[in-house]
Order: sequence, then C-alpha cells, then structure tokens
Amino acid sequence: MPELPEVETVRRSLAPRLAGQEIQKVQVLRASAIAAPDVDVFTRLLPGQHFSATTARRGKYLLLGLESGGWLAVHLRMSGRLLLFEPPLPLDPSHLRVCFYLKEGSRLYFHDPRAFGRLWYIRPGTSLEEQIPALQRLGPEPEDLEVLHLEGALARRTIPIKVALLDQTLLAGLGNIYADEALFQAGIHPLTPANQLKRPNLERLIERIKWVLTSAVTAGGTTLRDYVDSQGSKGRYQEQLQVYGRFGQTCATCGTSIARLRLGGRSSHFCPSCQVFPRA
DNA sequence: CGGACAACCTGGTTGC
DNA sequence: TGCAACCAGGTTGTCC
Repeated sequence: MPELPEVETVRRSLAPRLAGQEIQKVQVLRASAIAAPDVDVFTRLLPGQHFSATTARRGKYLLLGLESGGWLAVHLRMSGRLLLFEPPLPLDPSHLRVCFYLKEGSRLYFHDPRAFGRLWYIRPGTSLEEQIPALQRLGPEPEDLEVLHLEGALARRTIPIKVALLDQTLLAGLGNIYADEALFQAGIHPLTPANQLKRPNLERLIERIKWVLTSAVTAGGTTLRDYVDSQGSKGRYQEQLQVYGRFGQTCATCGTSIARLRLGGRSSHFCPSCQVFPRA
C-alpha cells in the first residue's frame, strides 16, 4: 500500500495526537508482526513508556520517538494501517496484529490484512541502523536527491529505469504508483535501460519525482483501496493520477490509450506516445 | 556485483 | 453460483 506520501501522511496525522501518551499495555495478536526484539521482550519493555513529540520518516519507515530515547519503528508494507482511536475497534478484528492500550483510554492499532508489515522496538542508546539493517542501505530521501548521485548509481545498471526507481537502496520512498507517475511526467519510457539516461533526462526525472511526491503529500496520499491515515481519512491524490491504474483510458496530454506492461513482477502504466522508447 | 524470480500473506476481482 | 487463476500500494532471500 503505502509509499512515501502515505507514510508521511500517517506520521503527520499521528504525531500531535500521540505525543505525551503513555503505553499501558501491549497486545500482540500475530507474533510475526514484531520484527525485533522477541515478542515477549517487546510486550514487556514498552508498557510505562511515553511517546514523545518527536517523529520521523526514513523512506517508507515510520519512526515514533519515545521519551526514554527509544523508538517504535513501523513499516506498513502492502496493507498495514496505523490507527489511533477510542474503543470500540473500528476495523475487522481478524486483521488486527498489534494493539497498544494507552493510559488515557485511546488505542493505537496496527491493522494489516496481508500481514507483511513489521514493527520494531529500538531500545534507548541503540542505533536504529543496528536494529533495522535495511535502514543503513537506504538511498537518499527524494528531497535530497541530486543528479550526480543518481547518475553514478545508475552507471552500471542495465535494468529498466522503472525497476531501478523501485530499488530503495538507490532512492528511498518511491513505490509503484509514484514511479509510474514520475516517469510519465518526465516523458521517459519505463523500459529505458537505466544507464542510458543522460543528465538532462535525469534532472527532469528528479524534478518530477520531487513534484509528484510533494503533490501527493499535499493531497494526503493516494487511496486506491485500503489506505487511510491514522484517523481513518482517505487520501485524494488518486484523483490526480495520470497513468497508474488507468490502463486503456486516454492520456490527458495526447489522447493515446494508456498501456500496461509487466516489469519486475509489477504492473507499469505509461503513455506509448508521450513516453518514447529510446532508439538504440 | 547485477539481474531474475520465488517467497512471504490475505482478500478482491475476473473469467470460465 | 462455484471455483480457479490472477491481481494488489513492498521487501527479502536465493540462484545463476
């Protein structure tokens, strides 16, 4: 489900409501939802702790600060949701994976039908990178992305640019929806070998990536099916999608029928006229 | 190292 | 209607 804009929207909707709240009890309904430490340690160390006003996001990882100096880290993967509500539970209880009972009465729910999502408790004084190895391999945030970095990272990569954009070690936070949208806006065909893109094209691509992600954050993310923020509100960026999920519909720029192909196991949507495959 | 692909899970949609 | 096949916003591990 969530890419950078959705994770960021969850962070913003959660931060002010969670700050200062004390965890009274933690109930883990599916052990595999806890990546680290062991479930019994997780449920023992968190009660009594207070959420601080500090939250952060790195790529698609959401980081919730604790006053102890520790962190609760969350990756929503495909279908995860973090919701802060007063009881009763506003969701299908069969997909509830973790429940944090807060002292003031509300509850923080980790709800995840597909069960790919993961939570970590990072002890005070322990580095996030130590507990979450993927964090240290993460590429730059899109807002910090510079053309020289991208050019260097792609120099030996012959994979399609679309597949490269989904590689979180290259660039953190982009997923299938926004990769398709950014390539469309940059006029780049998704099959273009990554190392064939020259600097002007890369500059345009970077600019469009930043634009798409910023616009999507402003719109509160994209809700295709499941995604909602921590208050249950849907995003609105789906109204602005130009290619993703629009197979067979007309391109708003030129009227050509939007095409779809399978790349790296995922669907890619593009306009065959606006996004021209480079000639050898 | 780069690249292709299966695996992890569950539910919704499509097609016969 | 029933049921199999395929699809889904992500990441990781394995194999060549």
